[in-house]
Amino acid sequence: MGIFERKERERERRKDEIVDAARRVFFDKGLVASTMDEIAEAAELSKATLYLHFPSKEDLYLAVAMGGLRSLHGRFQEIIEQEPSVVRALHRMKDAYMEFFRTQRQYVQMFSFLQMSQFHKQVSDQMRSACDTENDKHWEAIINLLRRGVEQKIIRDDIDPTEMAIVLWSNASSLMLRADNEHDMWKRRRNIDLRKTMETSFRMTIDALLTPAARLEYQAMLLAERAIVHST
Amino acid sequence: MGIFERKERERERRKDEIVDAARRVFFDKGLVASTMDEIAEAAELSKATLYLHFPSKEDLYLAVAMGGLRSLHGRFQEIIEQEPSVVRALHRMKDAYMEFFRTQRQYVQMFSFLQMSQFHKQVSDQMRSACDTENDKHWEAIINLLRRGVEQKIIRDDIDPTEMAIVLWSNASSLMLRADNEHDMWKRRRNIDLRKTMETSFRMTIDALLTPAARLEYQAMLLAERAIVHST
Amino acid sequence: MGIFERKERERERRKDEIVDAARRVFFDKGLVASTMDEIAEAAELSKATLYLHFPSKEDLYLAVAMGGLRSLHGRFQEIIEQEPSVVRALHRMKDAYMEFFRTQRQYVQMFSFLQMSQFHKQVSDQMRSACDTENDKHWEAIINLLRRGVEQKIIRDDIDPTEMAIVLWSNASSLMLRADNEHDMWKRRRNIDLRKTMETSFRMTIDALLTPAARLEYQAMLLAERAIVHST
Amino acid sequence: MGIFERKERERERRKDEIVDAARRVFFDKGLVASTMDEIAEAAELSKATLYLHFPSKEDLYLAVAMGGLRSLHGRFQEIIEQEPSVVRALHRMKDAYMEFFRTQRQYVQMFSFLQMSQFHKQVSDQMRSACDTENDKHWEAIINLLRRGVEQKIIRDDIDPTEMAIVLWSNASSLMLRADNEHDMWKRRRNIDLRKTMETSFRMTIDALLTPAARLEYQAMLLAERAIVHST
DNA sequence: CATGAATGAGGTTTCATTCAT
DNA sequence: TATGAATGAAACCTCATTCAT
Repeated sequence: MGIFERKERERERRKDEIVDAARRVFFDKGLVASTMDEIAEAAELSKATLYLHFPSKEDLYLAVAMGGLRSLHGRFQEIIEQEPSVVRALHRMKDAYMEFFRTQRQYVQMFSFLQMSQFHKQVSDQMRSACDTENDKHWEAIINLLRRGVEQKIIRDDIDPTEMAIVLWSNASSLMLRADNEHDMWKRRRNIDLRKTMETSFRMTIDALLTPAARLEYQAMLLAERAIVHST
Repeated sequence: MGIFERKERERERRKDEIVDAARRVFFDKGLVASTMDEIAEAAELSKATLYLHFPSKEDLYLAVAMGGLRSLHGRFQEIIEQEPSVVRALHRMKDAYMEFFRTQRQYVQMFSFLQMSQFHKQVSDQMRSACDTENDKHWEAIINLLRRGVEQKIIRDDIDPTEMAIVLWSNASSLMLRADNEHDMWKRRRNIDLRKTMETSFRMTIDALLTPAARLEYQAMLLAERAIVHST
Repeated sequence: MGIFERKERERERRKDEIVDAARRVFFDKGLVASTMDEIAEAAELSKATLYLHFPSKEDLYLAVAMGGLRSLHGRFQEIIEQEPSVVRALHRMKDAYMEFFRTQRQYVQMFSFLQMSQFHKQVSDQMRSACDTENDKHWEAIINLLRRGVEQKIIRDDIDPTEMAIVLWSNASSLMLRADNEHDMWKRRRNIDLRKTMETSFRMTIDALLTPAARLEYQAMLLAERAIVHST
Repeated sequence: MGIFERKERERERRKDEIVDAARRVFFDKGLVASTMDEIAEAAELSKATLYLHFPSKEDLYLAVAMGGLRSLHGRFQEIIEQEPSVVRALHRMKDAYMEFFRTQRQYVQMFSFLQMSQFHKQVSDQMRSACDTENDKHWEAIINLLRRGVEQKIIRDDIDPTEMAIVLWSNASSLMLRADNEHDMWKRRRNIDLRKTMETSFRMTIDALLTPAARLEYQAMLLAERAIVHST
């Protein structure tokens, strides 16, 4: 009775090993410059075996990216479930996102690939729908959080929460991507630290979503936080 | 003395023809799926001839993209120069951007490619610096506009205008890109019209940059505009 | 003592099942286009299991072919043993061969593969020697028949019976193969029925082997046969 | 005006170079064991270039084989055109064929591949029809020779010349192929020299095609020839 | 300058065969 | 013995880029 399950588990483990190896290579060289031969070598498997588990390089890339997505979304999920205050939840999500950027920055490039319809065309239906499902879950969670905020009079009620979620997430991601690509350039040319700009952007967006009352609470929270940091 | 100039002019015309052909192909299929063979055929030239004028496919792609950039930036420049009111200028820039999206939407994909460092590595130094110059001009113009706003107490003075410019432009572009890629999906699944969300996002960002006083002026302006539209 | 025999019998049965499945696939698609996957599926076994019984695809192909060889040779053996007249025996062997062509035509292609030294190199020693033994038996039978004919002054004595056997068999087989491959082409282009040409060729070769006296007898026999056919 | 012609000639020369290299490799290892990489190396070209000129390994194989065919057919054509005596022409064709076997024996294997319908399916339509045309010319020449013989009462008139041609050629080829594959085996096991058997077979077939009168002439010719050989 | 041909690289695919369980 | 997975090899295919004329 367990034999099928064991086989299944082993198959999954093998897929995970491949994804791990692929991540190392993709992180290092990006989608285009990475070759299936390199990935096979990194995974200590033959190229044919890669194709046994993933129908194309693009599918494998998406599988790696989804690993990152799941990890990030999981973190968000935790925060949303644990944090009763909507304002604090948004704030902690920002921190989580920035932490993610600090530690696993390379995923950010990948995420921006996922959005391109050009890329999506080259991916198997199965993978695409797995990706869609994952994204749906993510959007649902954020939208629900914002709805909760609206109910609690913390989030303004004149904008559709779904639209808010899109704006919130898009603004955050776009700064993230820019920070990944242009950090050095801005530092060099105009002495701008894009990490700090990311913070600024986050706060501006959150600020824009809050009701005037909640905005005050948020400012207070930020001041308190800064005080703690300073006293350390 | 005229011979060199004529040669030069002819050379430029030839380059333009190639860029035109490349635009048609890239618009249709994107960077990866387009081949130099197709572009050569569209330009009614041999593939090798393309390489006489552009050192790589990526350079050619960038040349096409810069055509779009210049056209968009030119429009912005006009508005900034002509419009004395900073608020109105921002508003009209939003309209210009949305108009650009309506009429030359395919450039949006291209612009997002330009940002990727992966892409930049494959481009000639010459092209890259031409692109940087163009971008610099653009950033300078926006930053100056915001500085003017700060001086006129229209734009808040607690955020560095450069950072503001980055946030403004990033937020706008990210919604633009999402609208290009996911418009149908959001319409289908959650009945969201991303064009409208683009407007929302723009307004939220501008709102967040304004001083409280200017914000009221902006709201009034929007109401007035809506009134005009309704009375038509 | 019976356990080993039973195991042995079961093993043989399994091999036969595989050969049966392989025959269906090889008949349908030929050696090159048939895959071990297809054969495994036809046999309702895993591909690896095929290799437990046959060391290579070529060996399996040869095993199938030898089934056909044995069946054809068996028929020849019967005729040689039963038919006292050498002329009649040759004639009936021709009929048997043509009957074989009518009913199991696909073997003809296979037989022609066996001859190629290219093919033989890829076959296990064991299989090759089994094949050689089978062939030897076949040649021996035909040579003996011809020797009997020489003794009876029916077959000319100025040519070595072994050489005669080779010529006889080669001529027959070559027409057979051509009929298999080019039947439609000859019918279409020059309105030639290769089946009839096969008969012609057979008769010419037999004619050439007979002594003048036997040749007359052979003609008479053919006329008689035709008369029987006509009166039916 | 000559530019197109020159390009065309160069293209043909390049194709010929590839065919030459392919011949060396195919002669050495046969169709299956030869790889496109080996051929590319032998031709001192890249594999991609091979595919620029020939759509598949099989097409290239056929191109090589057709080189042999053309050379052999050309020799036959010469003989048919130069030799007024049909009997002598057949005899000299036999000699030419045996000479071809002695000097370019490896083609014989290739020719036998061409006949297989299995093989033909893998070849481009263009190549197949080129091959058909070549073969047609060959058959036409032989059939015409036999018709001339019938008119001159040298070839029996009770068999359709087309059928005769098929039988003649099939018999010759089948012995040729056997001599190529099994020469050593027959020598070893039964002390048969298949070269001699080839001669025997040829003579038997020609004998069978001649009218009784011509057969006497043929025997005389053979005796005379042998006398000349002996006196040397 | 323009071009046809060549090429190196690598993705994709297919398979016979082998391995680990 | 039986099998699912792995694998090495090679055909196939596409392309950006370069070369020779």
